[in-house]
Amino acid sequence: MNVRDFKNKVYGELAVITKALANPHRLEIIELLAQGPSSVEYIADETALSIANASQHLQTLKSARLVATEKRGKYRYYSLANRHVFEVWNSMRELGLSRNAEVERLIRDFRTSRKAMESVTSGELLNRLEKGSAFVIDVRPRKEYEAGHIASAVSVPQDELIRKLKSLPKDKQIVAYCRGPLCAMADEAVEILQEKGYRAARLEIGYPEWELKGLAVNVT
Amino acid sequence: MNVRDFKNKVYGELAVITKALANPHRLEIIELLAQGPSSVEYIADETALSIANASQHLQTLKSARLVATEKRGKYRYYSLANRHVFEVWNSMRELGLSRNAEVERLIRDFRTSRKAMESVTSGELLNRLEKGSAFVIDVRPRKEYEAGHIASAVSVPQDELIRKLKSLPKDKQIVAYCRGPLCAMADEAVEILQEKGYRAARLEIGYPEWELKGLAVNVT
DNA sequence: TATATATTCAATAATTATATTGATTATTGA
DNA sequence: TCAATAATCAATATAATTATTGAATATATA
Repeated sequence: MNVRDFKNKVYGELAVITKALANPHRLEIIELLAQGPSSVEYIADETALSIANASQHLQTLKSARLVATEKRGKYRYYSLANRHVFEVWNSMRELGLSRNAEVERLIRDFRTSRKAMESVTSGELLNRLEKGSAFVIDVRPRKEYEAGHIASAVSVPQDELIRKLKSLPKDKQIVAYCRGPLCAMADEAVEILQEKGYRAARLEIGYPEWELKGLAVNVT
Repeated sequence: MNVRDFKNKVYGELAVITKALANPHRLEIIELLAQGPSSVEYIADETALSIANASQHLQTLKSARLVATEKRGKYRYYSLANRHVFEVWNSMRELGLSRNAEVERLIRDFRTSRKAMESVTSGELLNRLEKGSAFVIDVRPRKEYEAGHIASAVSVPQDELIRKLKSLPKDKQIVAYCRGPLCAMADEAVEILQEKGYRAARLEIGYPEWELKGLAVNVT
């Protein structure tokens, strides 16, 4: 084999991966799967895709070996093939934020319209947890919390927040986190909490980024 | 704006980037540009594309803001927009090697057919340079060496290797490097050197990875 | 100013990707 | 066994991507 054929084959194989990533729905699916294994139905619901279309996208990801599947009963659970997949998504998102003012603007507008300004870094959160001055809540859907969450975090899904307000301490800062830097669930929770007189802030990152840093988690 | 519209816009913007990456030629161009700024003609030559086609791919990359251009005289020089672009390529390549046995096999076959087995890590090279037991050669085309190279490396482009043999020490290990882990130029140089009785090995990584690690370089 | 060179542009045909629809398969539980 | 559910498959129309060709636009140099 000559050098050109070799290069064509190598870059061709790598492009199989980038082609699998080259779709907004599939990016959203990857971020969702970073929260933990999910059924097709759950993925379709969360991403607002039809079942058939979600299935088709999942198979595109599968044939590029970016996701793995496991069948349990009637359900087929999809998950990220390995840590590298999330790392690519992570650096991709960083690149997007660095090069695309539009994305930054979208996020800023969406967030500031919700008044939730303060965001806490993972280092700051660890300090405050040590001092006992912070209380961490996970505002993702319960299924995602159950698949894995920050150690010491309590599950308070968005739609249960109002009902669970009384269980939250007023003498500590409530730190809410969700799926990642692009996810708005934590911002929405912080907005509600602040309105109700709680001290609240969002965690800058989400569960998968926390886990990637090797920080303390509970998984099932 | 509701949450779904927000998500559609954010993932849509990020997919602009992944779509720009979703082509084997554009991946090859990115790896080439990681060596330093290049003219369209140089890129077309190195990637075996027609000028018009290379130009078209470069504009795809440009409209996704992955590359920047600068015009000097008759030539337009393209370069990577920032460090994040190379980082994405880097983690993409890692993912490819982890998930795609085909890529690994291709590289292994291509290399072992050239008998060049030993590869040296950057840490090992630094040690040997300190002890004075290694001599580093950069086997990329001279233009790429001139744009930036490992500190203390000497330029010995592939096609000049035979002619320059006499200038290489026999009492040190010759460590050859090129564009990166996928690049075969260093393997070919090592093969020739070993045949001629030199102790030689390739550096595991290439110039851009060395530079990303923050190790010593000379740039113009 | 004329000419050669570097690059881009515009048009096109061939290929590939996507969402939708309805049918099919596999599994559970009544 | 039969109905309900979860997921995939197959077919299709629409849209997007790609390589090629030849023309057009700059820029440098004679």
